[in-house]
Amino acid sequence: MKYWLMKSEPYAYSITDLEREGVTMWDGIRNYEARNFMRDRMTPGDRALFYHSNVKPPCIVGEMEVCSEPYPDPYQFDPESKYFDESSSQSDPRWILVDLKYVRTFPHSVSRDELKEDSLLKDMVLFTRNRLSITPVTKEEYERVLELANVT
DNA sequence: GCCAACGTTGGC
DNA sequence: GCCAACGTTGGC
Repeated sequence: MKYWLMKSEPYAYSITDLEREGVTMWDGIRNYEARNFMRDRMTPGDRALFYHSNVKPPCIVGEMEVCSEPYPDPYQFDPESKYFDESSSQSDPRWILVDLKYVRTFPHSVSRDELKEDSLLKDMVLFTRNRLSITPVTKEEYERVLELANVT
């Protein structure tokens, strides 16, 4: 099992939305490195931290689980969508995503500052890779986040 | 709201 | 293939 951190702006899609819906397509990723993680590295059963970005304070709010094989993001083919990509084709789709399933909302959200101040978490890829919206997390980091989140 | 970081685009 | 211009992300 592998571990990930995935960012979303909560006014676009939040952990509350995911709790209500149960499962979501992680659509709209238009960065090749983030796409490659979903396409080449994620497998069903992987765990992911849900990170609320662009809010005060930015923080990890919960946990989800990869629950599909990779497949094409349908919005790349939809001319009405902001994620439409005219240079992508059905036969050779450019943008690939996975489904994520709700696991839980943390009793305590772990803020970016708390992560930064923790000796085990201060070197997370989150901090070394500016703006990358999907980043790998080590097992040790993941378990430490659960501790800070008061998950028993 | 500002702006630094940084990925992408396109002219040459 | 270089790199300036441009657009986006996302912390502050």
